[in-house]
Amino acid sequence: MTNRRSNSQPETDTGSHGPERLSQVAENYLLALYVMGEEGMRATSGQLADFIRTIPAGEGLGTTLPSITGMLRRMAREDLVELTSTKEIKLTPRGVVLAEGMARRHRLAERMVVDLLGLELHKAHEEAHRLEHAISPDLEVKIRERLGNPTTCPFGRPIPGSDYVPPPGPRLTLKQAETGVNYCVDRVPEEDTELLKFLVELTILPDRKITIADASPHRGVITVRTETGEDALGYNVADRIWVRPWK
Amino acid sequence: MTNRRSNSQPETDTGSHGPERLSQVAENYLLALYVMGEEGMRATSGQLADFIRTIPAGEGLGTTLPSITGMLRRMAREDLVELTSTKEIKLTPRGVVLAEGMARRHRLAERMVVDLLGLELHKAHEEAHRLEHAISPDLEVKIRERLGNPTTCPFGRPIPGSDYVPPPGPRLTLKQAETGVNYCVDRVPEEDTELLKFLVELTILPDRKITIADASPHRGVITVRTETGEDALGYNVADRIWVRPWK
DNA sequence: TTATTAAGTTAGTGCATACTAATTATAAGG
DNA sequence: CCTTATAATTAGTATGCACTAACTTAATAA
Repeated sequence: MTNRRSNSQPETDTGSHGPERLSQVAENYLLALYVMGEEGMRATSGQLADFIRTIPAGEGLGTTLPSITGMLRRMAREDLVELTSTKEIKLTPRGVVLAEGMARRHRLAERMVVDLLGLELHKAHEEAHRLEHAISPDLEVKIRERLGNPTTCPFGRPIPGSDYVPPPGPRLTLKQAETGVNYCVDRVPEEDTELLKFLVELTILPDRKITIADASPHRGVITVRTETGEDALGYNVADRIWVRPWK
Repeated sequence: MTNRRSNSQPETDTGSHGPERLSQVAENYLLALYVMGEEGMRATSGQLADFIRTIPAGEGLGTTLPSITGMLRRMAREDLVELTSTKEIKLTPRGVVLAEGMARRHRLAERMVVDLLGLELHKAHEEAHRLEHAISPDLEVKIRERLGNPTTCPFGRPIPGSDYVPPPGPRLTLKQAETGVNYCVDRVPEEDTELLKFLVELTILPDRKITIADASPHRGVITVRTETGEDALGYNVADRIWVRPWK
């Protein structure tokens, strides 16, 4: 009776795969797989383990390979995922639908806690990871309305089902961006709390202007300028910040 | 992997009973026991079973006596409850603290979904029963601030830790109220969805004015008048609506 | 006071989810 | 092609929480 928040649910239903509610653990897996898909990552058990480890609300549990294997087996049984012959994990059509729902609620929750409740941005992701499991369809509608049908989460990711249209022009990471050109921040990573405090400080946030003042590949450092100031970023961090042409 | 949302959490901690997070099931029990205490009900396993059956978010699970017994045993082990010799279930000091937290989050959540998100009142209780488990201390503070430090939930119950002061004067149920006298609604039941739709219709809601137009004990019917109109209530219902003197 | 009934507990089971340890399969390098 | 390192699965175990069936205890009625 401690930190752990897992879930047991003796199978009682008929076997029809209706739009029933899943366990929180399964919901977490779905969202993880969905986001990994968005990022173009190959989803293997190991990758999934790494990814789930970044979910703070999960309290770091369920991250050993055997746990993953077992969970995926159950999810495959429930027609949520498919284990391809090449060890790759794919969402089934049913899995995609449910995963989209999770991403939708997660990102709406992020918007809600930030825009409506004034929570600090760096806490939004973790908070939303708890809330996403607790939002009913009815409430989801209310939240969406209250927020004015947002199309992205505060970190720049699209909200599935919204009328989000990908901005025109190429999308690249800060690492690939050219020096001296004005860019518009498209997305920032959402799970790294400390990094986020820094990004907020420098207003490296979706829809803000950013320019590379100087890039030193040999040193692995990029200096960026924003409305708020100028500071240095490592290449690994720069590679996780997406930008698009300004205007 | 259906409706069931129970919880398994292999005990891993040191045994110190810190302010850690409990399982959702334990949290539900704590809240149930707390509310039963508020209502002055004797909390036995059976009573608790009945009460838990009224929690919609629980999806009707965990309501058999053996489930209750088992859960209480685990909670006793965690120093949350104490099983007195007279079959009565009492919260331990630690249990009271955690239960107050649950009630606080539950009622803040009710206020939030109604006042901030515009959810229909009759859906608030169920919605809050999911959200209460997903609200962190940080978020709780934000919600409270955003709501302007409310002292009661939308059904009239006090929010623990707020600066609620019981209104002066006697508190009685509508059943005990006198005909022709103006009363102020103090509390209404929160879990009966259909009843709530009716109460909203007639504005039998906390802080609204209500008068007994006619009472017919023999027929078991009370006719009440509000700002919105006049209608009849059964004695069983009238007994669950608390009022206090008007002004 | 004893027989009956209601209330609560124990026994026994099942499933979800977690872990560690041991095994297998896969990929990389010689 | 075969060895080795890494990745993934299987085996085996533990805990939470749910249930039914059987038993015990307490309250009530005869």
